[in-house]
Amino acid sequence: MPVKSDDNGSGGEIVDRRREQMLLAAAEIIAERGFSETRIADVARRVGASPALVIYYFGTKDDLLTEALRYSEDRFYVVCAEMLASTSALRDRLESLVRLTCIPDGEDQVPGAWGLWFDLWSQAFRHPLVAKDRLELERRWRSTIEGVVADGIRAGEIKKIDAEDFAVTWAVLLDGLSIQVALKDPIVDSERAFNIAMTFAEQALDLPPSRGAKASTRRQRAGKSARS
Amino acid sequence: MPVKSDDNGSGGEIVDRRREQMLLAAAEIIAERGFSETRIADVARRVGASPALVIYYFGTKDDLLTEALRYSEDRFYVVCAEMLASTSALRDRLESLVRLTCIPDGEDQVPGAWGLWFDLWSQAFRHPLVAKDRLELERRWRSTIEGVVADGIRAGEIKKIDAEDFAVTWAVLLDGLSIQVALKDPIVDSERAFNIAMTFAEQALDLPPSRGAKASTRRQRAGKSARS
DNA sequence: CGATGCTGACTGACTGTTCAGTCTAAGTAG
DNA sequence: CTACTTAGACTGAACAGTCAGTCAGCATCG
Repeated sequence: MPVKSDDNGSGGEIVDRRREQMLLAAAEIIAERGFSETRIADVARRVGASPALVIYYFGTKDDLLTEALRYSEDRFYVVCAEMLASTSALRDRLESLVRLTCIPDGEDQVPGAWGLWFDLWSQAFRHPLVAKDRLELERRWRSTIEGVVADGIRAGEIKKIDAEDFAVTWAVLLDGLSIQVALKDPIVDSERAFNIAMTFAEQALDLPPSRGAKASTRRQRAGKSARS
Repeated sequence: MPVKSDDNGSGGEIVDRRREQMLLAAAEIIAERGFSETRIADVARRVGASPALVIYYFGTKDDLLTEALRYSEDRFYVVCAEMLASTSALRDRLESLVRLTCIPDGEDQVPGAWGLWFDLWSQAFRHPLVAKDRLELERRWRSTIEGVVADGIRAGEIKKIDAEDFAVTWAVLLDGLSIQVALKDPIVDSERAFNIAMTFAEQALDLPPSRGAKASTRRQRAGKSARS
């Protein structure tokens, strides 16, 4: 057996690399074909190893897939944190978050990551352990939004509002939007999703409209909202 | 072979009943165990028949499951239409729609129907044929919301607004809320989901607050969601 | 040498699907 | 009314493919 997940400094060098390769490959394949259509043989082939090795590392197909889900959650969160670190302007940050969830494939993430969410939800619905992970992810996600808003308030960009309430509602809205975009709904494409999300944020936070927009047109056709 | 789906008056009586039994059973099991964990043997057992008979009727496991998905979509829509027919007051109707999506198991529907949504999305993401069905369902769903709002405008209950835009956004919001409720998120339980949905509707439609609430206590315990 | 990383060949269980044929009810002829 | 036919609903048993997981052993390296 390989070193479980001990990060003993010198030990599992190759092991850790292999593990990550496999997790990434598994995540990709889950996203493409779906959780239950993912075969260990596929994962093995993609990392150029034998199926036996995958079992050697993870012991069980289920462990592999579950960890792969966790892995991509973490990935998502890391990318998210990086994006937020690159600017401190409230509007830019909000736009980053929307882009992260509603625009096709930032290259940083696991490609086709949407399929992953569907499977994550599906698994979480039926398996308490996955549910716990998902909950933790959601918690972090909301905290992130809440933090961004709180920063905005602290910086005086917007007036004080209930950040928790906004975070919860907005997170839910983004989930819904991402579904439509992922499923290539012709009515709600990524551009419209972006506009819906930002329009909601503008109204809920009383955020001045984007620099591009004229000052007086706030409630205009607030939805279809040409933000451009 | 059984009569395909001819409804020739005298012919496939038993056939139709059997088919529906099987579709319902399949839908239930999909909701419980998940799409790909559904075995034809399970479906057969639940209707008290042999696995061979299920194949005899549907030809293929995939056909059965796909049709089962369609079947439950239709069911949902029918229940929805019935609910709306029972009242014409805008607020009541909106509340009905929210209840339909965000409150655990109306007995009319396929029980545990949440799991079904996840699998529907998952399948739609990867199989164009399912995607087409899902799109049609979404279209009807939005039209329904739009119709309700349009009725409200026509009846003078609210002022004129962009009904299509509201329908799209609200539908997305409801999707997001239903996910949280389905996954038993402790933060967004069905009560809070209900409040979020109705609060959004009130603001977007400029709908007077519910009769139950005293005029000044709008922020009461509306699910932590005082919107101001 | 011993530990570690790794594999090919195998197996055992599962499950969708086929098929040959049974049972029942209705029709039809004698 | 009886005997024979037919067709549709249905099934048990077998088949065939797929795959997760096992195992005995090979190679490499310190």
